This record gives sequence, C-alpha cells and structure tokens, in this order.
Amino acid sequence: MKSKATSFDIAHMAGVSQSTVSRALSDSPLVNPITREKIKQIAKDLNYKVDKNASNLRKQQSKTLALLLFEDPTADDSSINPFFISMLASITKATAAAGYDLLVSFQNLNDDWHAVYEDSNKADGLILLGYGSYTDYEYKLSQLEEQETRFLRWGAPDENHPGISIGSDNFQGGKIITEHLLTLGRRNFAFIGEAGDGAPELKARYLGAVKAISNFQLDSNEQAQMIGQVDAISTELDGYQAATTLLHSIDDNVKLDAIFCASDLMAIGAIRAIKEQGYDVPKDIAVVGYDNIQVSGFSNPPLTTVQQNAALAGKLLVDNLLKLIHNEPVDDVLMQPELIIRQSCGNEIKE
Amino acid sequence: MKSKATSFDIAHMAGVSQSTVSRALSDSPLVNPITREKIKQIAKDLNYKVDKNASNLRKQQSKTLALLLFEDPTADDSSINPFFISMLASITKATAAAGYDLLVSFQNLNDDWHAVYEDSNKADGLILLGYGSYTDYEYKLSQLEEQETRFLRWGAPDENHPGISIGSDNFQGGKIITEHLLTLGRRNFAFIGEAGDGAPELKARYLGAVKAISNFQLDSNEQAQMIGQVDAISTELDGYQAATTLLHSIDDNVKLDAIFCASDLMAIGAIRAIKEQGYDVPKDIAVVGYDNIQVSGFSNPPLTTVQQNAALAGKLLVDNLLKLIHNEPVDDVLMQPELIIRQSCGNEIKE
DNA sequence: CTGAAAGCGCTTACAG
DNA sequence: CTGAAAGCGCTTACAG
Repeated sequence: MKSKATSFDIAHMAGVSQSTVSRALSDSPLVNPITREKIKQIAKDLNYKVDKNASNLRKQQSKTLALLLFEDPTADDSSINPFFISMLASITKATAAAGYDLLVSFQNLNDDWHAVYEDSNKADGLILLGYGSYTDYEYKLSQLEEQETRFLRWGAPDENHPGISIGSDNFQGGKIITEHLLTLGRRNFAFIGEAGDGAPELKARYLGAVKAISNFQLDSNEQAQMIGQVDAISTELDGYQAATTLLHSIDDNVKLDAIFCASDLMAIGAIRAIKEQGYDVPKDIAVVGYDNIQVSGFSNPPLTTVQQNAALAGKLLVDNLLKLIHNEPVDDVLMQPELIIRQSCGNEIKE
Repeated sequence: MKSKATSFDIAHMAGVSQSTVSRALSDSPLVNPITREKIKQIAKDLNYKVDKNASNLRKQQSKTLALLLFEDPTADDSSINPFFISMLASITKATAAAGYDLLVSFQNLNDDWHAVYEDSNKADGLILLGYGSYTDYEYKLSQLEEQETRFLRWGAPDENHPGISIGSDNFQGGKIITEHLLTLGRRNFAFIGEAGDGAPELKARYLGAVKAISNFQLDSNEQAQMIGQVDAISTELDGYQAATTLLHSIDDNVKLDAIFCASDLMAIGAIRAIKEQGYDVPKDIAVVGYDNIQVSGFSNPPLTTVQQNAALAGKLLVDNLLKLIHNEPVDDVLMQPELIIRQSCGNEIKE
C-alpha cells in the first residue's frame, strides 16, 4: 500500500508550514483565502485525508458514538427484534446527520462491555439498546455513571436505574389496545408474554391491560376480566405454543374472546394455533399484538397492534446523547405509542 | 468528567517506567510476571483502558472495519432490504469475533463516501453492501482500487467491476425456482421485477428463469414460455401494482399460471392483487418470491422462495476482508442459493 | 496572516 | 527484564 500523504507533504508542496496546512483544511479564518484554496487543491489531488487517530488524539474526542445492542443470546441473526432493526437504522441516520460515526456492537449481557468504548476514547458516548431484565446490568450501569461516561439507555425511565433513558410507554400501549378491545365488546382476556420482572417492558404492557379492564369495570359497571396469562418470549413458535397451552387450560364455562400478545410475532403464532383448534379470528377470539412489524399488515387477518415510533426514538437517542456530550442538560423521555387498528381485533362485529 | 488515567499514572503508582506498563498491558513476554500482575491490578483498579487513538496512531492501524450500506434513497427505515439486515447482523458478529470494531454507515450513492474511512485511518478496510446499478459507482470503485484501499463488495463477481466481490448466484436462484415450477406443471410464466441493467441482481434472476424455461423446452419438447415481465423495485405495493398491471395486460387466450417475483415482499403484494382479481393462489396462479424473509413463512399461502445464506455471507465478507488486510490472497466467491419450498408454488396440484 | 514548537498517549527500537 | 527516548500525525497556544 502506498504510504499516505501527511500534512507535511502538503506543506512542502504548497511551500507553507504544516500549521498553515492544518488551519487551511479546517477552514480556519486565520488563513489567507488564496493560500487556503491552493492547499485544498493540493490536498484533493493527493487524495489527502486528515488522520483521524492523530486529530482525535490531539483534540481528545472521537466524533464517534457507539451503539451497544443487547440481544437475547438465543436469538439467531434472523430473529433480532424487528423494532431494534428499525432503531438501528434510525440511529445510524441520525448519527450521520450529526456528523458523527457510529460503532455498532452486539453485546452479550455477560460480556465485559461496560465502558470499553468510551474509556478507550473510541467513542464520545454510548447508546444502550436492549430489552429485558437489567438486574445483571445494574452494576455496570452504575459503573458507567461513576466513571462519568456519557450514555443513554433505551427503556422505560426508572428511578432504580442509573443514567438517563428514553423509552416508550409500554403501560400506556397495553392500556389503549385493551381499551379498544373493550370498546369492541370483548370481555374475557388473556395475555401471552412474560409478565415478570425479567421482562419489564412486557410486564408493563400486561399491567396496562389489567388497568384498562379494571377501569372499565369501574366506569361501566360491566364485567370484564383477565382470565389467563402464559409466559412466552418472542418468536412465532413461542406464541403458537403459548396459545395452544392457553386454549387447553381455559375453563370451558368462560368464553375467552380476546388475546393480547406482547409482540406481533407471537400474535401471528397465536392466530395459527387458534385456527388449528377450530376457532375463528376475530369472530371467536380477537388477537392483537405489539410492535407493528412489517409482517403484521399482511397476516391473515391483518393484525391490530401498537406501534412505537422507531424513527423518532433513534433521533431522540442520538440528539440527547450529543447534548450530554456537550454538557447540556437532558431529561428522561417517555414516548407515547400509537394504536394501529386492522382486522384481527374484530372491528366488524360492531357492524 | 474525570480526566482519565494514562499509562504514566499507572507507571507512577507501580513504581516502574511507562514503557513497562505498556508492555505489561499488552502481555509482552519481556515483562516480569510479578510486575505484570501488579501493573494489571492497578490498571483494573483505575479502570484504565488503553487510548485507542494513541495506540492506533502509533501502530498505524485501527482494528476497525467499516460497513458502507447503499440503500435506495427512497427507502424509509422500515423498508430496508431484509436480507441486508441479516447481513448486517452477521457482519457485526463476525467482526466482533475477529476482535475488530465495526463502523456502520448508510450511504447514498451520490455521497462523497469513497475512501473516506480508510484514508482517514478510521478503518483498516471497507465492506460495500448494496444492490443496484454500479454505474455511478464504477469510478469510485476504481479510485478505491487505485488508492489500494482494502475493500470487498457484496454482489456478483463481474470482470467489469474493480475489486473483489462475494455474491450470491442470482442466475442460479432464478433457474432452480423456475425449474421447480416447471416440474409442478406450470408452463406460462411472468416475472415481476426490474430486468434491466439498473438492477443486475434482479436481471440475473430473470435470466435464470428464462434459461430454465428454454432448457425445459429443449429437453422435454414441451411448450413453456415467459409471457410477461413488469418492472417493479421492491415493496409489497410495487408487487401489488405490478401484478394488477400484469393481469390486465395478459392476453386472455394464454393461461398465465406462474408468477416469479424478484422479492418476497413483492410476491406478497402480488398474491394480494391476484386474489382481488378473483384468482386462487396457487390453484390458478402459482407465486414464488426471493429472499426467504421472516414474513414469507406466514403469508397465505406460505411462500415458496429462494434463500441466500446471510450468516455465511457476512462471515465470508469479514474473513476475506481481513485476509486482504493481512495481504493474503483472496478470490471472488459465488455462493449458491437454496430453494425453500412452501405452498404458494402449488405443490398440491400434483397430489 | 504565518511559523516554530509543544504535546495528545501510546508502542517499540535501542541501550543496558 | 527495564528505562529513556523517538515518533505516529495531527491541533493549537504562543510569538511575531
């Protein structure tokens, strides 16, 4: 490989000092415009680019952000949470728009990841993206904070977690979609998805559903209830199995008429199971999901679901992280999800 | 922010020279084991991490790879080619496994992207990922090559393109899926997807289909033909519109019985259009796609399609790029795609 | 407006 | 096995 030109080479060719080259290329007003143009032309001819390692070292910054993605270790490439994919895209774009580079890393919760990027000056700040329990994680977050690493977490703001976070209001999401089902006349609900502390996002969706039901009872004096809940993580197969279990375990006297799945993929699996058992969706049982992944518009029936705004989320994460880096104050943000109504909730039973 | 510890701080605390600290932390055998452990302990206590900018500057490397993703500028975040998402994941993992970091960037074909990363010493090599015409692109590739930038391109190996590439055999993919349809008794084909030079990957799929048909005629002396082709880019809507156009334009005397779509998303749109026109899939018209995206297993009917091995592709790209960086010889690779048989091709008509 | 010089934090030949 | 020193390629105070 040809050895690359340095600012000294340019200086030599332009007949000026290396300092002047550096100034000219960074558009310093201190340089004579004619000199500047001459230097820029030479730099262009030589395809000279400022060495980032040197300039970052000198300036003590990296103009780089790092995205740490925490995934379920069992997930293979194709099963990465689709919402995260959208986030990844929007984060990448927002980062580029701000003139920063993005270092992407898929992390395992067990890795010794904390602080590596920022501490080694490869990144000016970190974005942590991942669902799930942060218990193992707590300690590392505190460490990040203690080291005064600039980082932002995707997830529900929570006083028990160190650092600032931007998240979607999962409780509200579970509430509005359940309210919609109640409006449509559904009364006997089941939830497919983990509702324990290991999956706080899903738990919040569950609690939102429960809240909607109890509000409804209070307001209308009508009966409505959550009659079942089955743990399930994320895939189509998880949803299929959970729904199968659910249908077998439900008391025949109670007519289950709505299943709220904590993810679209699980909802699609649940629909498959329900059909197999001879029920119709949505006539017998309404099924709704969460995420509004691309598939959900094309499932049969098309899925009613809750959408989180990934584009906005990515932009907020990047913009606020940059504020943090520039020592500007940043607050937690709780984004409101949006209800996407399609056919799987049974709108037609009202006709 | 606390100012970070440097190797001099460690040296001072350990009562040794800074050189010894550097050696100890890089596990040089030149350091007394006891000294080394002492230094490592202090470094750990201080949460010291080697400054990458400094060490990279000194070593003239970055231990970083850059992934440049070229997307259709019209695509929004959610419509990024699903295959690329899988690639992104596998590339990320392969990069991490090799001890490298990954810089990710979504590029516009018009950007002045060429060479920036490597020339500025932010990356040791580049991976270029994107479908479509490389005409605008050609010049920049030559420049990369001229500058002796280490880069690898995803796409069909092609003598007209500078540089080494790893790609999937799209011609073969189009051929095998068409052969499968022929085996199932389909005779009158249409292709949905661009078949021009602007989309060489899709064109190759089309040509593979045409080849399968002409081979079949030769071998069996039976009639089979490609009776239509409609340009379409990528989305469900594109497929829907293209199929609608197709059904309206086809001569009534010829019974179209198979549509090969250049992507799964378009196939799903095509199925929707076909059903709307009152035809059954696959009874009247078989529909097959390409990509094997997650949706395709859940469409109605489930989609027969062609799968490219993204996990292997990502690994090959990274491994071979590293070889290039280490001045080892690397060849073009043409990967063989795999036929995924589901119901949309009409297997049941043989029963 | 320009140049000489210091220094960012490392790694590594050189000398011992 | 260890240390003193050079130098990677920049940016930027300092002096003019």
